[in-house]
Amino acid sequence: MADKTAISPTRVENYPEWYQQVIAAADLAETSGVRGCMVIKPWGLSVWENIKRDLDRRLKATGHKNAYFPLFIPLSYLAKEAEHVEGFAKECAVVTHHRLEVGPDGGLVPAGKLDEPLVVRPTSETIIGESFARWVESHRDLPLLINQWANVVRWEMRTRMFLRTAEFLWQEGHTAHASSEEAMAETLLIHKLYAELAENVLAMPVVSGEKTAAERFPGADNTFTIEAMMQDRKALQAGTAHFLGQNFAKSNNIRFTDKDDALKHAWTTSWGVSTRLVGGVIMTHSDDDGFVCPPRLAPAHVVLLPILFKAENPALVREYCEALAKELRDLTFGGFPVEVEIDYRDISGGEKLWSWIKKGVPVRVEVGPRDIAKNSVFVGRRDQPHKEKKGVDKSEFVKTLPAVLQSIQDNLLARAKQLQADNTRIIDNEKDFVDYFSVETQPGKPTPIHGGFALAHFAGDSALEEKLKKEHGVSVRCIPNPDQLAGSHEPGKCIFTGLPAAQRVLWAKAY
RNA sequence: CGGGGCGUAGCGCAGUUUGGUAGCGCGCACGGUUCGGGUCCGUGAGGCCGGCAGUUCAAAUCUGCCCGCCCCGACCA
Repeated sequence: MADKTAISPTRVENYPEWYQQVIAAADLAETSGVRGCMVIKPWGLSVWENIKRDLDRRLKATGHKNAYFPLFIPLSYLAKEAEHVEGFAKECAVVTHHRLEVGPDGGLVPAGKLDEPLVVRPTSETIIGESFARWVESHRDLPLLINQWANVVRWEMRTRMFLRTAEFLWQEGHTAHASSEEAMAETLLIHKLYAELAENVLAMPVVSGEKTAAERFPGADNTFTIEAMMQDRKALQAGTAHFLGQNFAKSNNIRFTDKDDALKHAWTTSWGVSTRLVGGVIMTHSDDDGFVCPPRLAPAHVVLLPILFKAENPALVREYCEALAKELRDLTFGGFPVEVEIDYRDISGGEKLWSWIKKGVPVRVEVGPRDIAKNSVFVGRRDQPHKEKKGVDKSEFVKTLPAVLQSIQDNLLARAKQLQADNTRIIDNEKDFVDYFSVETQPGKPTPIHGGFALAHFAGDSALEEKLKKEHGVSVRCIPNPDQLAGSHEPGKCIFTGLPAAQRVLWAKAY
């Protein structure tokens, strides 16, 4: 009983199934009756809202403005950018009718066929481009820095909760600039901002770099990505920023009169992160007792668990909890107020305690008559074993809470960084490469385990990348930035072709 | 779109081969018991068995058609 875990199977036993169970046990989300779509429950949505809150503040601080564009995109808009359409055509949901009528067999059938079908946005470059074309006339209108928080639909063949759903929530930034340099600077600014968000807020270490041509966004000249490692050693693409060159400006006719009176096409960018990040957070930090939520994203930082049963005076325990909650709510953490829950539910103490462990609340505080007598509280941290709890003087607890939350945040990041470091290898020949990525089972490690990150020289083309992906399920996640993964930047020879390569690239199996 | 699986109580499933009054576990409600730890006992509520049609005295069970979801692949934030 002592080492029974709250989640079954464990990561070691069956990682994918463990992931599903954590989501259910923490009450984050559930599958819906709608193909590929999930219901995000309050606890799960709150994690997304906290990501959103933080990112929105960062975007506004860097001069971006929020706007909202239509869910429906006329088919003709989408068709304007050839590569773009080709990339998304297969996963578009299309609205062809605008009315339902009772059919001959009594069921409802679509009627009122639309002259032009509407595509449910898989991304909004084209419809935002249409607005941009009208908004931009002069170099004085630039840069145009717009962001939208929205839902999008991609009719994926295979879906997974949070990581890939047919409908998902995201933010998509779209900007237009007067020069290539400015647009590239914007792309890199956002790329850096995403990396900071991942590390400082999600406590999820990432490798920043550029995508190869094969992995680029359809229609982009360059794509920059942040890649995180999950506990089964697979990579998760956690955010991308695209330098679109003049491709979309040309197809959407976004032109401006420059200082020299010449009519020029603008340079545009687009970038986004989605509810996939919530899946990344779950897979990065959670353990065999359930979700572990980084304090910066926690729907509640602290849960107070009143011990009411034995109390001679339950009202006293309540008053003590309410007063403590009030003190805590006056504190701030990560720039936002501390969130406190008090659980008065009339259920057994053990069940109550475990429900919050599974939900991943960073700090649990038990308050019973004994603690009140000593003017103290009994505190457990989610980043420590659940039995490792200790009594703390109440005022000391209040005073140090923000520091405790930060220390949990730091621990989670350090732990995840360690996992990434332990599972990143330099590889110098094809045989080692293939061996490294063969799926295996190792005692004490998640099942299945997918190798990890590999750094190897590469000078092949997109066709070779495609072949490696087919044969081994491995792809180039990115060409790491100069400041990433020290030791991967010296030139060498491609392990597949023998051709000279400027630096090593990052390989992994990906979600 | 190709291959496989599954639709029976809120959830997870048995029952279908051999047609004959719809079951189990968990959860839920109520009562008691327990409780600084996911307690135990009792009572109870809840289902025209995915849909339509057929065979039959009789269909969850047999036949046909349809619908939906899940898993594996190609595709992907």
